[in-house]
Amino acid sequence: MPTKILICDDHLLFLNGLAEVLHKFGSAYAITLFSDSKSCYTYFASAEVDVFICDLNIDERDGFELIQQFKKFHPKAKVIILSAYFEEFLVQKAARMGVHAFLPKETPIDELVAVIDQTSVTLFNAPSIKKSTTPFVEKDGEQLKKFSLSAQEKQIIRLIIEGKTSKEIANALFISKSTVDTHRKNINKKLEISNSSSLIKFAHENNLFS
Amino acid sequence: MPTKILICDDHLLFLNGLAEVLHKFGSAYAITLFSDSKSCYTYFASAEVDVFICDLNIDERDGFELIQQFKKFHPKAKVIILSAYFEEFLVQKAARMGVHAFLPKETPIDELVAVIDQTSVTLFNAPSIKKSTTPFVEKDGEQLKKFSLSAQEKQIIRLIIEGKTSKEIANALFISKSTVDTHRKNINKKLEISNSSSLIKFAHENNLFS
DNA sequence: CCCTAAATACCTATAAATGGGTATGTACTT
DNA sequence: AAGTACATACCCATTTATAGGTATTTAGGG
Repeated sequence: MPTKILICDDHLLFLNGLAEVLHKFGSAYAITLFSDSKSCYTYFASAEVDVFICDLNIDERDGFELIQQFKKFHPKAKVIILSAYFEEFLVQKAARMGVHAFLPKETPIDELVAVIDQTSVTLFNAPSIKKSTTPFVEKDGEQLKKFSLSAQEKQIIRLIIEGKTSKEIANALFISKSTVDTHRKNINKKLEISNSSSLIKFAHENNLFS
Repeated sequence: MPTKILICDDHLLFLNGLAEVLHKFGSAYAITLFSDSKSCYTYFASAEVDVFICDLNIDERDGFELIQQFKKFHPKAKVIILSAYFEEFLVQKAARMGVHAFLPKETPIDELVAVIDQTSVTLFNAPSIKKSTTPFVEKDGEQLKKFSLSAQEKQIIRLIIEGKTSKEIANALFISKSTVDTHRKNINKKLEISNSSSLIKFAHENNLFS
């Protein structure tokens, strides 16, 4: 029977192109495509999937959430992240989630096909994968805890990035400026930084928002 | 004779996928692919090209430069930018350069094929293109002049983006903190902003550094 | 030689951000 | 019931940034 592949990516050209390529290269694939996370979610809640290929930025939502949902329905399926960004933190997060491979979008096709076809787990050791500078085995929890930002904290970071002052953020969120100050204080502590420029730098480097 | 299409994008999967899709959808295309700007440059300096499809971020270099070089050899060819980013300033710059279309990577295939096949110029009016809020026709020069930052000012912006404080910048550049303050003041005046977050936002949107 | 752009540097004052506390209520978990 | 995470909000003090001036020097163009 054919390998059932589910692909989700909001770049339509990429999505269709990838499907075409896989049809040509792969032996026997049954490929299903989605360009938005909602319909993708509906699908994998009901259908069988062997391999789930997924971007990390689907219609401005977090790809990790989608993967988490996916794994509830298909715990044994192979999950491959195809991301344009290759940040250390993202890779580590993927590893923690039990994702099978984290491939950059520059990956050659035959390599992707190899990862799909392999039955053994190929965790992040594909030939052309970029090597990370920091050791991969993290002091679990520590790394995670440090960067675990709450929803409200993320919201405030978003508004800071947009150029808003604390006063403006307070008005926008209907909370006191004191509260915004507290959140900013906590954010800076968590990320070990001391000014908003560094915060924005961090957000970009770790791809907090697209 | 077939339409000679040259595509340059450093995302291999996207590149190959796009080629496959075009082969399927398009009537008669002769497609050449490059994943790095250097070999791409060598190619279009010697071969015929009807349509040049190009990303804006090829191996960390500026896609506009590549396009500028391309147009020297093929002034009559059609240039289509396929970018993941859709910033107003990028679109305006593309328009100034005489690019025929600026399409987001979410563009449906048939739409892209239509843009390729059309003989008339289809400048930025593809059906699903995002509308910009600011009027497209700029007061030429004014826009440019307003943003004309001196070398030192740009240098200081770079350091701000890196998260450095004025004191740190002063030490790094061997000038007084007062001078840094003056530069920051002038920068904010020129860009009509009032905090460094907005400055960073501006730098990113206008691709000051990349 | 005059004019301008650019870099340098200061004064003054206000606004904003940062960092140290403490505190309360709510919601969720164990 | 106790513990934890989170959002809320204030106190305090210090640092940093912003914005208005003015001023000098250097380099280059007309």
